[in-house]
Amino acid sequence: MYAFGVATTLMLSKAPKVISKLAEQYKALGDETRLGLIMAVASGENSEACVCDLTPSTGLAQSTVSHHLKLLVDAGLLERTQRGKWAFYSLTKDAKKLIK
Amino acid sequence: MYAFGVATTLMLSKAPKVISKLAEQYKALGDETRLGLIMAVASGENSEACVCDLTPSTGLAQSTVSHHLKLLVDAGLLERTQRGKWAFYSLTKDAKKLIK
DNA sequence: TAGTCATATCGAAGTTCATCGATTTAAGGA
DNA sequence: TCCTTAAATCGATGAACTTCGATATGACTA
Repeated sequence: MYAFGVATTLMLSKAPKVISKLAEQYKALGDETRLGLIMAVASGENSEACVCDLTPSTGLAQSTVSHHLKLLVDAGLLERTQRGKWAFYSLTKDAKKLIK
Repeated sequence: MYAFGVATTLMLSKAPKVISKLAEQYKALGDETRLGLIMAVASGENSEACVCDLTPSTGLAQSTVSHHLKLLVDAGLLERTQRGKWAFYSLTKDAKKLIK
């Protein structure tokens, strides 16, 4: 049952570029702060959240949270939208696939 | 469709210990060398492989490969079995779940 | 029991990463 | 236009990570 899924994913993943991108995405998720951010975004209204909401729960500086969010966007796991003064972040398809 | 899966996973993942373990596993996968090793193991006979088979394809020193394999074992993604002189590594349930 | 082969461990070197405070940019409101 | 608020960028610092060569361990073999 797993065998098929694993084998398929792995075969599709052989291409160096794909491996490289996948590793980047796993690396982005491989940090408690960023995993927490992703989860917070996923559990927010409409599966999105703004930095002002996300920062307090982390206990980290605003600049640090902003840095992590950029990393997640660069990895293709979050999308950024500006609405008024606020920046809203939401999950991409890749993020939904990976977190499953 | 995704919503349910994501929400469920996220809710179950709230516990700090679970987040911490998950992040460790993603971090372990978030390195091209280790992701390559996991894939090599998964695509080997019986979904297992020994260090002697894994080392050449990486182009890295044997000690480095051994180090990465230990990291993957510590993260709960690989299992190690000694058979004669050789150490065989195979995927754990967690690894199959994550790589899907 | 020596010797050899496979793997693990150790210590060091260079690189990347997480974090911060200070500053800058951008959007709205008075 | 000036001020405020939200978020991003910058530069620095200390910690963590990857990698290596050298050495140690552990299992079979002559």
